[in-house]
Amino acid sequence: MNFRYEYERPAVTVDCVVFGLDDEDLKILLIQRDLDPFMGKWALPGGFLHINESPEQAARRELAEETGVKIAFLEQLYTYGDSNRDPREHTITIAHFALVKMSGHKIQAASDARNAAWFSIDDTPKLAFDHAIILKTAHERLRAKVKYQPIGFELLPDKFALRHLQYMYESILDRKIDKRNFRKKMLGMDILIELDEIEKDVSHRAAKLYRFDKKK
Amino acid sequence: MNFRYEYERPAVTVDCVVFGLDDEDLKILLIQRDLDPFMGKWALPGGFLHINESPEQAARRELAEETGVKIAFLEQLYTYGDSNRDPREHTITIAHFALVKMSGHKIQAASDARNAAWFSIDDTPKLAFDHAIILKTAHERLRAKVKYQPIGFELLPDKFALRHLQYMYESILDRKIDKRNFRKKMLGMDILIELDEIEKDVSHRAAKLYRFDKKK
DNA sequence: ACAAAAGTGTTTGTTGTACACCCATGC
DNA sequence: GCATGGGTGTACAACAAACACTTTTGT
Repeated sequence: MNFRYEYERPAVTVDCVVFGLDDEDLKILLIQRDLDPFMGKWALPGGFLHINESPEQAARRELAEETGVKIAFLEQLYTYGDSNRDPREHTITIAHFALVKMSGHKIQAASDARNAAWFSIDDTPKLAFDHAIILKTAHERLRAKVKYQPIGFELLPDKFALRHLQYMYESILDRKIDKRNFRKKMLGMDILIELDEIEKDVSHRAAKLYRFDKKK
Repeated sequence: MNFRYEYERPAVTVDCVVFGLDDEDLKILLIQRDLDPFMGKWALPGGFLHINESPEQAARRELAEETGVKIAFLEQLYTYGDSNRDPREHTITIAHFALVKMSGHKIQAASDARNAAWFSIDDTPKLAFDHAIILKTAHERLRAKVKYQPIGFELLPDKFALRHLQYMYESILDRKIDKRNFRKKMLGMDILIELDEIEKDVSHRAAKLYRFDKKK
């Protein structure tokens, strides 16, 4: 390490893989680029890291600017830095992983994104840069993480029935789960608070509603 | 994202947390800085990312330059980028996690390190920058990873007795492990190949030697 | 009365943990 | 012959997985 460092530097960006749950469908938030390179192509929301800004700050700022979503959970995913991943010049990107509550939220394209939209996780358009690889890594991380950490709640509304919780797990893990075993396990974890409320406007027996206990 | 990006950029470095096993002691490789800032202080080996070099390439290059060790395992750990982590200017570092086989290897200080040495994991000097935090994260990662991936073998010599394997796990997890359960589990995993060889120069009954089956 | 989902236990297999003694070897 | 570690099996607890019927409610 030299005390002075005047050599050429790579550019530094942040990108975000944003997951949301639409009913029973796992979705991913993409923006359509309004600038070169890859103008018109769909890509992960993100942008350049400003000087004196932490990677997480940059990720939150870019999400606010480009999509306007409210982040429920955000963590760093992985840093990609191959010299040929950006056609302009050497650019490293610090990829992040975010969860949002989709229910009721409107998204809005802004900044240098032409458009922002939710896509089904297994029906995404071809993505700019190496974003398809980043998306794949994020999806694997979500599947792995949901098994040992209760982060899935960040995708659901504050009040939910056990059925919604199960659908969430099923769409993330992409397999059927046994109802009785699932309920037994969830209720035994002591992280759900039963509310004095039941579902409304359903054409069958209404289920009890629960909320997540944040003190765990 | 702008097509042209002429704003000020943060500096980008890589750092490595290098673990080795010395007999039954988990050790960490540090270098003593020969340049400001933190001249004379101990730090993780690392340095600036060169243009058109991937983070992993940079990590390998820096380790070769500063310490001369042969890497058995290397992966990215986490990227640290708070604006105040380097007193000179905003510097982000892509931290890596490495395992080496210590047996027989000589380390040599070179490049801009005054000195390189192994330290017991829980007896390290005060470190430069935010390297103490990085070290802690790496230690946690090692403990977590060793439970579900057979990476610990990268710390051992090619041929080893089951006792060495157990000592390795005990020093990483920092707790005693039951011998019978340990052997049962390890031998049942089908990743060990029993050799036609036994320990030499031990003052007790010699144990069978094994090697790790790389095809798993 | 029918459709739709809520809610509820038992059995079985697998995995992890606790625990103690005899054996082989070098000194 | 004694010290040192090598090598071995069983019993119990915890957890995961398979599996079907009755109840409630809305239409």
